[in-house]
Amino acid sequence: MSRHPRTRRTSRRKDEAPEAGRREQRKQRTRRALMDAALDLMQGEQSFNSLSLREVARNAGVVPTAFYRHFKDMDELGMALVEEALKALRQMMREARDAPLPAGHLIHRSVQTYMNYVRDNRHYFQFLAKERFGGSRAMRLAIRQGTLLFTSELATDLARFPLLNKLSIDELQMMSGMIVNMMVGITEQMLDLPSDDDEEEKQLSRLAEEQMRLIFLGMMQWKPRAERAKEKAAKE
Amino acid sequence: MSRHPRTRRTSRRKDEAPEAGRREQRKQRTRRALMDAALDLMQGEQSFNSLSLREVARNAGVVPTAFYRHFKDMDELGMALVEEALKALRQMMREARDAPLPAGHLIHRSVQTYMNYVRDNRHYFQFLAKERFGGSRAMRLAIRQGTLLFTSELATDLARFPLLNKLSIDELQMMSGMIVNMMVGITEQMLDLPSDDDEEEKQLSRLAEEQMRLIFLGMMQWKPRAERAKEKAAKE
DNA sequence: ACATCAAGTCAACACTTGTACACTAATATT
DNA sequence: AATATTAGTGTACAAGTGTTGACTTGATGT
Repeated sequence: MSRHPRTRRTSRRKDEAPEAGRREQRKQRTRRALMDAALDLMQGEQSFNSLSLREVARNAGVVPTAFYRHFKDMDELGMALVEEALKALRQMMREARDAPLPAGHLIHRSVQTYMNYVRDNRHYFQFLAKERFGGSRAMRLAIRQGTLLFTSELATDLARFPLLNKLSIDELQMMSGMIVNMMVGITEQMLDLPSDDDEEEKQLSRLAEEQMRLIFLGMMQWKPRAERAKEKAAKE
Repeated sequence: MSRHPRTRRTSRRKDEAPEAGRREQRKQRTRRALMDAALDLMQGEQSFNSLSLREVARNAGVVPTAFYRHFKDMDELGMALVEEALKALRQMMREARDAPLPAGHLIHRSVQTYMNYVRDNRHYFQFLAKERFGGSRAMRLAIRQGTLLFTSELATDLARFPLLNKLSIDELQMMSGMIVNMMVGITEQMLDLPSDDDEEEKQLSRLAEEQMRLIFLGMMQWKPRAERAKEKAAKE
């Protein structure tokens, strides 16, 4: 094995990932093109499994058979999209968590940043909304798992609130489940709005805030089953 | 115009609708077959707009061109299915309303009857869940409008509760919106269960009841914006 | 410099698709 | 009894589908 002193393009000292190599670069580019094409086509009336391989390839400016160099299936493309969309979501959450929490108007701010994020990533959310129930079983499961993880993280965040520290883990989990569910509903309504209707959108965020507030009110009044049973017994 | 004394099959005195005429009868039967075929095919992985006209016809035991005697389009079939599914939903609500409300365990009972209904009409709910976001714009709008109507009716029902009679119409509307949204979430989870998993299902209904209870708690603590503003002012 | 590799092209295949048109036969109408 | 209507059949066609295999051609490894 003769090591050539000349630095080779592809030689990566340890884990120097970003250096891509022209070939790999190109490959990633058309891979992106394929995924974007699929997302684009889904902005209209189509659902993922009504897309055809050829249609996607055509829309990506590539011949149908080239598709196979990247995915063995449309299903595989689908799963890749799910993962990417979920990854984006996770990242949003991470950023939101790292940002210094402003004290006042907490609900307002949270809702606002979330909705901004949705607006900026319309493709992904449109895709997720459609495939949450339309897609293959594998897709649905992946999406459900993703939102479940999201929910758990939200629960641990909520646990830090002094007002809620009396609640058990299960209860917190249940409640963040409600919040997530409610936000999913809001998101879906938002996606059906024309993408520039500011007035409607504001109204929607007001709705989200009120519903969030109502959930919090409920949480603070919450009494676990055991306690309620005791009260009932005392009454008699 | 010679009136034959012989009672003709098709003569209907005034509005005797149920007497159908053999031809019309047969027609309605294959119409049903087509709609059922579509619903059946959607029990699996397929979404509505991934169904082909031929596939539906084949599954209904009829030649493709016969389809056109009933619907001009797959879209038309789709809309017929939406309307039917929504009609079924409305009927459930009507029955629930007419039944004498049992005093105790109200939440428990309501959730139970709803979930039974979902189990018995799995086809429809599966269809609605998938098309709520996957379908054409027309479908989505129809479904949304249906659930909106549902929500309004629920709101007027809630208005009759003595505990909630302080709330304005808007507030009631908002809250029944939450309830409906939450139940949609529960329904979707239920549909992803294997259709005979009693244990999981019980757990799900428990979840639904708790979430419902939490919403009610929130509702009872609710103070409209105006009032909150006043309190805040008083504080200073 | 040269041999290897692999992303993308091209042509061809066996099928499925939506729809048009002419038809059959049972039912309704007169 | 004669006629008109119409749900469903059969055939046909152009267009689109997924997948195959052999190919070009530029980047890569030596």
